Amino acid sequence: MANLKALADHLGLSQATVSRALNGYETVNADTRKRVEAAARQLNYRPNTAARRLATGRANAVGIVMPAEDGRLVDPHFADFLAGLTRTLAARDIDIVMTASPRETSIATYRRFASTGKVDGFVISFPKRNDPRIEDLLDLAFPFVVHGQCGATRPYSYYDIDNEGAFARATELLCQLGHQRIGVLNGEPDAMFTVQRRSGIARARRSFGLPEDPALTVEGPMTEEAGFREMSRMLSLPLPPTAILCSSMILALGAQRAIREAGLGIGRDVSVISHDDGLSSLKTENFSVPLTVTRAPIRQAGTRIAGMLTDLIDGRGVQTHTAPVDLIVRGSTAPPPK
Amino acid sequence: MANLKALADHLGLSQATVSRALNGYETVNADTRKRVEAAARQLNYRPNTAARRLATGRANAVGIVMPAEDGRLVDPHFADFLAGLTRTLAARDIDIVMTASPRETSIATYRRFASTGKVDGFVISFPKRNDPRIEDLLDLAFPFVVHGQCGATRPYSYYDIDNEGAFARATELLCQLGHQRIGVLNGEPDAMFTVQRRSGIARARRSFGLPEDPALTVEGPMTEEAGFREMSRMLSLPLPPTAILCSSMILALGAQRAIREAGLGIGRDVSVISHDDGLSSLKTENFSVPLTVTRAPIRQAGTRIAGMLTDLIDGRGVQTHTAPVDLIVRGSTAPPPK
DNA sequence: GACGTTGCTGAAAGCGCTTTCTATCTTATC
DNA sequence: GATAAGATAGAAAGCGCTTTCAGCAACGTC
Repeated sequence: MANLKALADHLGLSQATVSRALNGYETVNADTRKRVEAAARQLNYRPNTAARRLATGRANAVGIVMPAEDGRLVDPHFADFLAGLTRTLAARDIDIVMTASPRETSIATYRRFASTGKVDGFVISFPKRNDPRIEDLLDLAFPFVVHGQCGATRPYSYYDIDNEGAFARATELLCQLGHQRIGVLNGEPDAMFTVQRRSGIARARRSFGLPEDPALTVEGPMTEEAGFREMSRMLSLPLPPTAILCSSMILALGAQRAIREAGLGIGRDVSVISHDDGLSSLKTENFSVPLTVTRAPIRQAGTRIAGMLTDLIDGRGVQTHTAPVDLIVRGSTAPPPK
Repeated sequence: MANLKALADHLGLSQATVSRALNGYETVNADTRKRVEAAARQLNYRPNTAARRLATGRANAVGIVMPAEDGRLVDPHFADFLAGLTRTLAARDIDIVMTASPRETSIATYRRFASTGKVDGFVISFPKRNDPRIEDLLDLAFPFVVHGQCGATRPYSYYDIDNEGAFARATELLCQLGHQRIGVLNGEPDAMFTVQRRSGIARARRSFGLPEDPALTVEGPMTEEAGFREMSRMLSLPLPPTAILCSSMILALGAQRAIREAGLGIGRDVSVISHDDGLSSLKTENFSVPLTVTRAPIRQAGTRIAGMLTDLIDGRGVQTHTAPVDLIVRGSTAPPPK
């Protein structure tokens, strides 16, 4: 394994010149650079990462801390997000280093990663409302970008989608079609996107003079099982919903099963609108009845956040971005049955 | 940000002693150690990772290189696998560093990661038959564990599940129930698990004297869409299958839709067996008709591979493990209709 | 011919740890 | 009381790179 010294000796040059040649400094003679590059290739030289980090103080890596709660569900969307993130960062030669930590101790984990120089910044996933991680990282003045929002008192970088607007429009659509009893299958109550969607729905309801209906609103885990259970329950109510809003395709899958098993038809008896993160393996347009959705590809979030974070690390200031969400109307929405 | 020197000065000790105290060497006085530990906590000292790596030559990190093909689908199972892996490694204070690379250049990426000292070992995912990565890493004599197998000429560490046996047993079950025309929805033809399952099915077929049926066997992408398309095609054949074997739950989801849209009933008209990786968000027991499955939780693979890899890095030799696969019989399998 | 310039390269000082080797002080041993 | 052994701590040499500062030609300029 050739190191810089070996390469320099081989070339009869100093380590300084070789280092400069390889790192694209202007002050090195063109011929010398050529020679150095050729020799580096020939000796298969690769600069040691730890040494370089130690000398430059930069890790060229960003961190992700996954919640390690054992009972917790692993979001299948995460793979798609990660794909977008990793590809974009890889193109800039930045690694992503991942670890897991229980939520209670995650702040300590972030601090350790920051203060040991393992990473130059973080991507914060699954933010909760008033997430303590954000305030802490702001105190540390360490770069990070949040995937979602969390309502901090100071400015911070985030990429979010217009959850509020999307679910307001979805609700409006249902209202315009004449629905009065609209069920909601939302995410965990303290997840920020749940809060945003809740408020979008409420806004639309108000503008149509539709009261809240607690019995038809559920906030909890986003599994197929939960979707099925809660939808079944709602359908057995004396006044069942004629439409349902789902916060994820997985919930919609469960709702679909409940509707079907109740002997009802999607779009005919019950309208369904789901949020769609644009997963590649399972598409909402391919449901038995193609789903009307609010759509925002989650992979784009990964791509964009990668850019925002490298900008931030390079000192280019806080950015925020709220991506628009498309409302795509398909066969699962129709006026309520008479 | 306190460093070792500052801490040593503060204590009036040498860096050497402080370092030893903090790293659990026996040759340091018990009182001294206490003092050092207290001061370290007080000054919030954390050893710099890069410096430590440079000094010890160990990265305390393992690498994962994701295939970066843009058209490629991101496997939702990957999130579950990663969860198991990351948690186990985090408990041992080992980071996982991830990057993405196109398949053609992935070998170069592995080499770069290995020779720059970024990681101490690799987890190889999605192995193909005779995967060139394995031979290359063996040549480099760099530690790695494969998730799956790939048929190299030299011994290497892997964790696999008994794909061959599982699909043999699944096929046998169908044969015993009296099925003669068994369709197969398998994965990409060059993925190793596809090969293994193919051969398990063939073995069971032979033992029941059942000929191969190319028109009823499909190998390709594991998406809901593909499952639907191919199952629909098979059902429109003059002699449609009375049973279908699916290599993933996502394919089964598509097959289910096709069967339903053909006006047929799962378990009644068409038996379905799927492989089940035990994803937490969508469970095969919760299909409208609970699915008979070959089951092997993919998260366990992550957990176990983490252990195998750290063992390997610590010089504890090559291990191989083939996990058994349960065959869980539920309502989706029955004798063929008369 | 003295004097800035410009272009290129080398010496050497870190970056923050670990670890070997050495030094000192105690204590046990005869 | 001399000596060996044991316990503890420090000095210093690296680990492999980057980067500052200095140096040396060669060159044009007055």
